[in-house]
Amino acid sequence: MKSVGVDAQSWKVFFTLFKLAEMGASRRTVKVSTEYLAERMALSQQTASRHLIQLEKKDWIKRTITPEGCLIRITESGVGELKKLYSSLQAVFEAAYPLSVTLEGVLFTGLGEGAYYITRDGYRKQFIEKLGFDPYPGTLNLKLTADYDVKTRAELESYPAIEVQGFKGETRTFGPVRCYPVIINNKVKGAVVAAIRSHYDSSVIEVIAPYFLRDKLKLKDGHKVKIEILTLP
Amino acid sequence: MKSVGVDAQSWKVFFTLFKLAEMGASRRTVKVSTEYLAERMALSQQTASRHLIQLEKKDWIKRTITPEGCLIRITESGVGELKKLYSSLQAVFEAAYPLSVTLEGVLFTGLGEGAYYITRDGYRKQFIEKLGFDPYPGTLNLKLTADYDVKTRAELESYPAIEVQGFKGETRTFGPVRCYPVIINNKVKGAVVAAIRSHYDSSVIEVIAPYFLRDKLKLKDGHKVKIEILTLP
DNA sequence: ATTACTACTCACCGAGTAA
DNA sequence: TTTACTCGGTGAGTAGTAA
Repeated sequence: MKSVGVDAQSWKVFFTLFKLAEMGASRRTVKVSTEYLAERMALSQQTASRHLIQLEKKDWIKRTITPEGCLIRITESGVGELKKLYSSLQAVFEAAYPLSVTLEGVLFTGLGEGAYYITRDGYRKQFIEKLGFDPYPGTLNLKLTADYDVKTRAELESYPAIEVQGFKGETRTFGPVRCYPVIINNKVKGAVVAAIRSHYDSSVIEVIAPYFLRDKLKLKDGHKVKIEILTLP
Repeated sequence: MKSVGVDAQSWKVFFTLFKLAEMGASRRTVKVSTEYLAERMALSQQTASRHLIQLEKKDWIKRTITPEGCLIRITESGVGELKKLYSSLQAVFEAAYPLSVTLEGVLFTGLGEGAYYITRDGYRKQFIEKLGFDPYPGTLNLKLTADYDVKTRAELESYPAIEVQGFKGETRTFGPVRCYPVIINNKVKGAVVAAIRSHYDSSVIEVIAPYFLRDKLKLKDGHKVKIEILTLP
């Protein structure tokens, strides 16, 4: 998920940076006394002063002290920080779909059918091309138990997905598959694969990844697995 | 100046609200454990929990606690708060002009010409109509001393202004005037009036207001006066 | 008038832990 | 597992004041 690069400690001075931007300091040099800034932000003059010092240390503003106040201009990197916040908000308000949704399911052992399907060359080539990885020959089956997770799984159908096309094999045809890039347990990148006509019901999801996830993440049947599904830009 | 309704004290929990929005909580109910939120924000689980409690108290989120975590949905007022921040940033990045600029000048007594001009009916009617107030028959003359202020005054020429049209009097013609709504000393609304061909040089500005400002703000010659010029939407 | 240092206070954060 | 309490330490904000 795209994220603002401000850490927990910087929130306060970041807010000051934002206030300076409101005063136009991102496009021009503005004259602001610490007293005036303090009044604007409902802070003490001393705190305003300290914030300016910290902003300068972070190289988010350029400051020139004059007898009548400070001449302040937000630097490029300062503007960059504000832009990060802006584009995150833009995504929140303007995007057609959420940037990501999270699901949780319980690991179980399937019938091994998943491995058969994803190793078909007609699929595999498309996985490599469209997902950017060669999947380990096997799927991680997750059972969705909570209402919330099943409902979220259902919503997924209406989000855009990476479409893997069906193809004709020697003896039968293989249907199209929808894929969603995911992050498994906040660590490993992979994808949820959902056959348009799944052999499981909608309370099950199948996850693929370039690794044998049971080893990589030390997973066993019955473990809870959290996946973050990244919807597409 | 347009401003975000979040003060410095609420900024921290507000930032948590923003993070929840990034997770999609502004458009749908999301399941988030305090542990997970804490990890996402580089905070402790306890702090995340407290922030959620505070957000709920402010009625910015609706929260349902379940054994597997919290079901969280940002309320309308919560979304409203985020939107305020969003539109402020939009103004910062997308607007052609700064929302406001501030100037500082030293009060001096002029020749009284200002009063003569602004009391001409041809001007006065337009002030009432376009500025929304009937100006006190006199102007406040401010001398701009610092380089910064003179430079800012010059930039003003290129910003959009309220145009007061010239007219023909009985014996002479009166030229067009550009007006900028201002806030004087952070308290009183008024306007800067600038004749297209001013009788003063560009290091002087003339301010009008519905009141006798020298009384209203207890001003005397030599006092510094701060004005915030609001550029137009 | 400014900015910003030194104390001091207090609120916030996080560890431990209960439910 | 969860959430969220108490409590103690720390860092952020303010007052006083120097430069």
